[in-house]
Amino acid sequence: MEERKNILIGGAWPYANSSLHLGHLAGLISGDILARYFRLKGNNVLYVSGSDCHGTPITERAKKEKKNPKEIASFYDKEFREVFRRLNFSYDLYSTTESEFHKEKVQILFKKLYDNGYIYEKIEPQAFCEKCNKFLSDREIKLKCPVCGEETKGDQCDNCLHIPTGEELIGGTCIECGTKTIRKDNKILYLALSKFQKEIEQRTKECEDTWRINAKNETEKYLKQGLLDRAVTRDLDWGIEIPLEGYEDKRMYVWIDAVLGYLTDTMKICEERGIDWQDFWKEGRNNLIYMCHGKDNIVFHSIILNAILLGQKENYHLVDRIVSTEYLNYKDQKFSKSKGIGITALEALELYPSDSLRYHLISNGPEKKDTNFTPEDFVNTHNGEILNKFGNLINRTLKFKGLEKIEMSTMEEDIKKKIENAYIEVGNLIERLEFREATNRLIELVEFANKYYDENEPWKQRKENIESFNKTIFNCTNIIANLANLYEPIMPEACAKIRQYLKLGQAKWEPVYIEKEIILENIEPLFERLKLE
RNA sequence: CGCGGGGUGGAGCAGUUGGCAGCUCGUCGGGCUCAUAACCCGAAGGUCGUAAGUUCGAGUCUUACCCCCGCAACCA
Repeated sequence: MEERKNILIGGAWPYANSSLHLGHLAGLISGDILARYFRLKGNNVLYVSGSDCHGTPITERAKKEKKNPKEIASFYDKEFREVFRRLNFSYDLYSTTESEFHKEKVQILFKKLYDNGYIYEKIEPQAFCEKCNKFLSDREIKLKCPVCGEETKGDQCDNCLHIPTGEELIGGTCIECGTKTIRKDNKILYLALSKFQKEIEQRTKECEDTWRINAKNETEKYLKQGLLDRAVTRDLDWGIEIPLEGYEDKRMYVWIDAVLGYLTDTMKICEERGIDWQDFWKEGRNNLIYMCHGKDNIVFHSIILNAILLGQKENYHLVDRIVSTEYLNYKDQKFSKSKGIGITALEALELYPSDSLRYHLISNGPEKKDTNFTPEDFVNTHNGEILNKFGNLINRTLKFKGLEKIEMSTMEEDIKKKIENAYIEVGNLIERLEFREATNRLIELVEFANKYYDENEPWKQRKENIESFNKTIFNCTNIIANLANLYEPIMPEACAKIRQYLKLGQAKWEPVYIEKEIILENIEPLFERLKLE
């Protein structure tokens, strides 16, 4: 048995200003697969996430709906929890960035960065609206694009994609009240990312085989340009307060706060469990850190999080594995609420079983390139692979006409070998983050079992030679028992039911064999056939 | 020359270090009756976007070109 490792798995923190859709889930499901797998292997796993509640988009939405930001955030936080509960995500802790614990710890970490000289103050002229009495962020400024002349918002020109410079922004008008902005000096804190260039370069190199290829490429792109210091204060009243004098009217940049949630969650759960959080986050603790998210989140984890950890100067362990997915599209288009493209996670859970959704999001997951979700494909996966192959193997064995118990018999040696190999091969695939291939490998074992069944023709054996019948059923039952382990990370509900039918104990990532006869009772089909609307 | 991802049998995809072109679904034919008309066997179907090059050998490497899709937003 290998040594137990301390494995921290961070699922991206969903942003609490709109509903989760299947695209989000495609990026997050990997985390749950890994968490469940590593627990089955007997490691110390912490799987953490939470709702990201701060930032401008939430305040904008609140204003539009005449609510306060906290109401918006907590509404979606509740919804997210419902989605994750129904999808059986096995978080050890799912919290929010609004928790006092989180805010307090983030302030300490932020202060440390400041004390270590990685956060510095800069006075810069910025657009200010006298009527609203506030500094405006880029997206709150309206201006005529200096390149193409179109009227546009200040973060990027809608027409020509030009990103206005700081100078160009001054003189635009306030998007809120239309007042012409004036130039006024503002005090801004910057995170000195440039000081981490070397260390991040080195880390990226070390991880070239363990970060997904898109994470490596995207990070290298930024490194090649040279890391730029980044403003970490915002002129808002919603967010985490800056733990420094003279910044009472400002709040922390949302990404600094959100990305530290992994760490504050760990501290929290370890405090509750009476264990040392540093086992998961410091060097030399036999630990691994996984981060799971979509491709647009890459640099926040590969660069900003690592930089903040380095900047603590406290022997932090950096991110080991970046499990960054491409995008899941809906019938070739991006999921979009306003255009009515795609379905939300909750809608999907109304239509489809949780296990099947998990399975399909994995087997059709955007691991290396964008993939599509279509109801047709989904139903095809559910009825074909999951029901016809896997479900039917269980039914034809455990619901064999007139069969009341599984008798003890002997295992075929080559079937034992196949089972043992499956643990090794599927395990390797999961550890290499090749989840799609892992599902293929598993279906092969199911197909093998169906073939074995057909070749032995137990319906004939039962009449002609009861011992060979018992052997066939015994072997198939053992394959099923092992499938209940092997599929556990992907389809936990179905696997729990199988283990209950076969009176097996806890799932483990190692071969299990039936040790005494099993009385078959209350066997129900695991999956129901779906019809396309 | 903005950046990135792609073009492989009807559909969706896999092809890791160059070595007989694979998988799932669909189609056609057959078998079976334990099983949710599920399962199993067999067949048809591809000049791997185009052209040139390297090589004993290229889907895979090089070069040029053609085509498709993302890269502002409420959306990972």
